[in-house]
Amino acid sequence: MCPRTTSQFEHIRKEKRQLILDSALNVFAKKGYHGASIATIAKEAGISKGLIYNYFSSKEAVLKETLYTGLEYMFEQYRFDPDKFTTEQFSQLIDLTFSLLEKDFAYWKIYFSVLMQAEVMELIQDKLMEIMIPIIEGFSIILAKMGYNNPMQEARFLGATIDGLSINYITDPKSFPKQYCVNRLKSIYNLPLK
Amino acid sequence: MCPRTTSQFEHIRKEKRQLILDSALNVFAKKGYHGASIATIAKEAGISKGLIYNYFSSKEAVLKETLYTGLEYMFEQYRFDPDKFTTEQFSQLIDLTFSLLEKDFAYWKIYFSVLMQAEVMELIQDKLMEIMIPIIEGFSIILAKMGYNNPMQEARFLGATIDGLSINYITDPKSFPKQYCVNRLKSIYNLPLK
Amino acid sequence: MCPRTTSQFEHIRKEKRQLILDSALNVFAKKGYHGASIATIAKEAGISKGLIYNYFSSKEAVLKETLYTGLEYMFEQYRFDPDKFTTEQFSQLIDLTFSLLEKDFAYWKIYFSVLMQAEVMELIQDKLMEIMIPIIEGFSIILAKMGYNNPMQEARFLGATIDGLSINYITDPKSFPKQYCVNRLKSIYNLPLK
Amino acid sequence: MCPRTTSQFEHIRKEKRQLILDSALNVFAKKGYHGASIATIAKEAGISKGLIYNYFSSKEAVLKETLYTGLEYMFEQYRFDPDKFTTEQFSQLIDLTFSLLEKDFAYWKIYFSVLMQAEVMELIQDKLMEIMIPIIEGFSIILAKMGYNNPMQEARFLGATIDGLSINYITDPKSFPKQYCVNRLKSIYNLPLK
DNA sequence: GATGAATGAGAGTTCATTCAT
DNA sequence: CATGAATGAACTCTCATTCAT
Repeated sequence: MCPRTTSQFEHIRKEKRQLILDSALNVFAKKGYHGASIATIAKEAGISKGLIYNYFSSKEAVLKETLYTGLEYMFEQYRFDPDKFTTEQFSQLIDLTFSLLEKDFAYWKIYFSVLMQAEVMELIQDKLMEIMIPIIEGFSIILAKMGYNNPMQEARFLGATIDGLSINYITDPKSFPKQYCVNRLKSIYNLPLK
Repeated sequence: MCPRTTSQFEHIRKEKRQLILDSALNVFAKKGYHGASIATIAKEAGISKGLIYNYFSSKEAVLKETLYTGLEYMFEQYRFDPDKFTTEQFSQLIDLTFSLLEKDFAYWKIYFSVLMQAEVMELIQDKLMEIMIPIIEGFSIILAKMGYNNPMQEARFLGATIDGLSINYITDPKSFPKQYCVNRLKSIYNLPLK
Repeated sequence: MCPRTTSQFEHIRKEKRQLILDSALNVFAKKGYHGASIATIAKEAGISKGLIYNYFSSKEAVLKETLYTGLEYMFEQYRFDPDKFTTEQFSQLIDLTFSLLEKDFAYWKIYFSVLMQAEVMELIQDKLMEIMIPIIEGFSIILAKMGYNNPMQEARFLGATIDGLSINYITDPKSFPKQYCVNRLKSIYNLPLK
Repeated sequence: MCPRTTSQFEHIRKEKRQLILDSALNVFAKKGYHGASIATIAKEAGISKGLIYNYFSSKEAVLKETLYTGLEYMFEQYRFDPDKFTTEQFSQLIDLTFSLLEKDFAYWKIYFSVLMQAEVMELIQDKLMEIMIPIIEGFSIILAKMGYNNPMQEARFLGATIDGLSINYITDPKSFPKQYCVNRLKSIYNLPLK
């Protein structure tokens, strides 16, 4: 019963590919990149080690793809039009950030873990820039409208602050005062609370 | 011939021990804990793998010692008396943070890298808490005096923000607008600029 | 092509596992536990070092399994009912001992080698006791019936004597007067010669 | 104060050499040959690792010498004249064996441990034969006088039995019924009990 | 497409041995 | 004679990757 019709192939490939990425994300988040073994990822996915190499060229490629997928998803979520700006929208973007953190906890855990390792960082540097720059620029447009004299620098300050809050939340989700910090951040920018 | 005197041996041990710690710091910063191998650290130090085990009991011990040394140094620097508080002092603490980041760049790189890896984090959790808690509490006393209603939560917000700025600076020291961010942070707390 | 069937894999695993145990036994017998390296065992088996860890969790596990297999086999052979005792049976047990020594020479070599190394001994202590105690006790029942006043002590004397003869045979199988010693031992207990 | 007069050298060398051998014996007995490290032996002797190589060419040489020394001592003790034979003497030889076991417990522990390892055995094979053969032959002369038809084979039986009792005593000195076994052995040869 | 047995490079670690002092 | 820092080979073990089926 091994052979299949060609028509089924593509569907199977796509599903299995995603299954591997999902499993990889879970294992990476739990054990970190070096701690996660291909064997463990395969077991998590319920498939054989060999099959992973049918879909990805290496463990590194699995990580890269995992991170890419997440980045693209984030990019989708953050799509906003800075020209039709309202402070309401700004406020929602901050809320969005923290709801994404909560929703895709595993992803952000491995994302931040990997962020700090120079050699792994290089793997995704380009993609990351491609995605972050428009977001930062979008914020800078908004901040310009809000009257900041150095909107690009202010955007980086804002980004860095969000990073800091995110990392602290990810590292210690139970005791980190998320709601307080969200409101505090909004108050700094005179944004309406939800 | 006669054997070396005890003091000669002590001198050698002290110097070599520091050489190993310095080399380890560099390699850890470049590759992360798991990515750094004892072989690489040895090569960086220009010694044999085996010699490292003459000075440290394991790779883990090398990391611990590396981080401990830095944490203790930081602790020394941050020693402040929250009861004799002035906004001037608060301002200086923020400056101190960024000047330490600049001065011990490699150290902070591995520090933040390690901070994100749960399983590595466990190794230094206790020491870290021992050092961080008094600092956070010190800040919370200051923030209470400044009139914040939730000083402990505000202290965590402040800490997280400093983390975020630090990580962004460490990741991209060339283009990160450090001075702008320092001033911005001070302005949030109505501190005097330098 | 299609993957191997489960039964094919099972067959491979069973055969290779035995191959490793056999090779390990030979190398252990020649070099002792500490002197035998996984590399040597792998070379003896004509496989890679790594593969051994596909079948056994550690070198210790290989030794344990090697010895366990032998002990269980011995236990099977020595199964006797001391209540239905005849001197004929006693005589046969002595013969059995020496025919086992001859048949599984390599096994007994490592067995006695390991017996003497306290720290290795601990690995199999429990299993060994589980098997030896009933045998010693069986003998003591027989010896009681034969009229010995201290049957348990006599059983230990008998056991020790058998050990001594066995070790001398194993150490120097060519010139040790096995047949003479078997008969001599039987004569001590007034057993019928074969 | 480093240089010494030449006259002192020889005395120091002899004493230190013996100190190393004694320490080595203790460590070997406790940990076995492979488990004992030069570092541990040096520490036990209160000297430096390097110094051991001033007296012995290798770890193997230390073991060899340790065993040699013991064998020679044993040889001294067992010196007897088979031509002036009495059963009283025979009986005393058996007693001697067990009192030596007790007196030099550490030595016999490493001796028997090493006895079973083919490759280590080769180191002392020659010396051992040189010493054992006269003893075995001495016994065979005695046994011939006692009327045994195959005195040489009987001597080997006796030797093997003594080995077995010895090993059992060494392995488990607390619960082994030494006295019973000594008497039992004597009874087999119709020797006077002490 | 799918399996897992098999490989081999490299990891951390130990330790007999050397050698400058 | 004596030291212990230093080496390097060998150890056990792991794991990304390959490949016959």
